[in-house]
Amino acid sequence: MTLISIGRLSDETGTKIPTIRYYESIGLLPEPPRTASNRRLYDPHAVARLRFIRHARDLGFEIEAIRDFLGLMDHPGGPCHHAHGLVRQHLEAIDAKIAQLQAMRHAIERVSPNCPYNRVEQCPAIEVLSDHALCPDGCP
Amino acid sequence: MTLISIGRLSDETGTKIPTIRYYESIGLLPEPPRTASNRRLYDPHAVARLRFIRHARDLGFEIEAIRDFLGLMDHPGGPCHHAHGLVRQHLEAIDAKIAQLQAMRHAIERVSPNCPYNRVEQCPAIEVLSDHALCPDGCP
DNA sequence: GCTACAATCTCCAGCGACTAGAGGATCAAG
DNA sequence: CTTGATCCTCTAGTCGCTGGAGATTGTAGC
Repeated sequence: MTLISIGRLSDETGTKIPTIRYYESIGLLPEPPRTASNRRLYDPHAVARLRFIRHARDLGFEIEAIRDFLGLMDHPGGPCHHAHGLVRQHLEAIDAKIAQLQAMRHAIERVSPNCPYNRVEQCPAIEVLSDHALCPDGCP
Repeated sequence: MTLISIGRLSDETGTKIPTIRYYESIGLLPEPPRTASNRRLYDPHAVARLRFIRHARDLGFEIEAIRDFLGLMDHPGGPCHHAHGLVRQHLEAIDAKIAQLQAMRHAIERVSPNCPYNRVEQCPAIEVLSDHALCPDGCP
């Protein structure tokens, strides 16, 4: 069982050191054992857990959702309906975000990249932002 | 020239009142005139400016970018190269976000919506989050 | 006029998810 | 034995809002 320092954990998971300590402070990562000189020591299980957290964060899950996942994983005999619900909800949220971004893209795309004018008053880049009719979805 | 209250401005633009005051505090909206009893009064120009701000925020522009846009619009005779640069940069950022979300979606999609198991230990929803090989792009 | 109640004012504190810095202790290498 | 990297705790800052406390004002009904 190889124990590693916080710096090593940081390198291996691509997580900044303060972020690791932050996850510990909010209870996502358990308090690790320490050396005689008070330095944190992490085992492979902690590495996996942090990697899971980072992966889920990269996928856009919120901390509280991840806390739920970790809670489920800490009770491996239990039912997993809740996990499915979380994932499904998140998929829907992702689809909504993608749709919104694509609408955005189309709205912004209308801006001619080669503006024939050179003055702000006639600039389509400013216009597309000002023109209410070009809103992707119904804005107030 | 119809002057409206902050509540009215809030309703017309779909912006919460504290948000309007926040925009004023950071200098995005100018300090409006007040009634004798110190209440803010907004003219149609302020409504348009706030709508512009909200629209740009909905499109994902950061406050500082919006400040730039507004600065450009306040000098309507000047050149607009900068506005184009901002919009182009933003388009690139949107494309990157869309790509990332789609990668996410594919990763999460692998989770079977009808899990044949009913226990967390065999649940593919948990697995897809744990399995490092399913990462959308090279994670550490 | 009086009483409710809604709207507004200022100021301050908090959210999420980190990130950065100060100031001090400890480790590993030369 | 010194140097520099790494670690510790603690505090405060980031962004873009959001909400509450407590005081004042505007409006409507009686």
